[in-house]
Amino acid sequence: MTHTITIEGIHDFVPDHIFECGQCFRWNLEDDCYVGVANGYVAAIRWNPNPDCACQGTLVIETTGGDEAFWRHYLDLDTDYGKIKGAIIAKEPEIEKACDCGTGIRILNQDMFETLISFVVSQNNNIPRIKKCIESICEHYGESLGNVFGRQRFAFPTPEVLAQTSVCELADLKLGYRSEYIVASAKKFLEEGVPKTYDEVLAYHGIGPKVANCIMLFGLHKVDAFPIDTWVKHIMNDMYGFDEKDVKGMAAFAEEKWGSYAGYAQQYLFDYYRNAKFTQSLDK
DNA sequence: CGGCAGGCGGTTA
DNA sequence: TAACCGCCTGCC
Repeated sequence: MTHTITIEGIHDFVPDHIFECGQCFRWNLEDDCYVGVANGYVAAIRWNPNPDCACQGTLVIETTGGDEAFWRHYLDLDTDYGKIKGAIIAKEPEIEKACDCGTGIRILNQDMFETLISFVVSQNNNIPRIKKCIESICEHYGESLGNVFGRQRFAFPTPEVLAQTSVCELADLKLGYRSEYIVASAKKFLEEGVPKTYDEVLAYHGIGPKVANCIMLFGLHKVDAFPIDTWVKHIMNDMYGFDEKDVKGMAAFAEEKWGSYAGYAQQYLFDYYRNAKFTQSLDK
């Protein structure tokens, strides 16, 4: 049913940082490991950190499918994140504390269609509900992958299946006004194929600048994309003094400081601020 | 009850 | 082009 892939000598890897930094919605902590579905494979990811450094260690992937090459690519294991953090900090030293905080972040190589639909769902929404909505979509329209790790699992639906759904059906899944965006997006994707540029993604009904940048970064792995959401607005105000309405100024700043690495910088900043807020709420 | 949560489209000035 | 506004839903 499942096979195990062991990969030793990994650096700059912390499952919590990777799966809780807002880039994905189908990975959840189940007991001692993260379980999720990627490209129709169900996997449990175990992390055995080295005693001297929690972000270095051995990765044990128990999965229904995918070879080592697939998972190396999905988890972006062949990218040197130490080098990336060094480069980002060299350009803008203030970000170092964010890089230290989310030191194990990696930007996954996720399926484009799933990413596109997922971030349409994400608009004006919060993470727990986004996860519920996406799981509901998978349960209703995704291929059944059987009972794995003690639970029924489902793949993310294909463009073909989603394009045939109705707005009313999706509205029943509590997707609200996003329902019509989803049906229209699935149809457009099916007809036109994978969008390749920011402008092509932005042309989708229901996709604006923020969502388009998320899709570029997480769906097409365009690591120069710098999504600016409310959290990033807050932190750009806190750290660099930007007016929260000055989105253009923030984008220009990210481009100037981090250029082709702006997407990585965004992830460290975003994760840092959310963790900082979480800690604050615990203190109260 | 209003406000907000990883916004967007549409309308208005 | 900038500023509003309404919007499905759920949770404070």
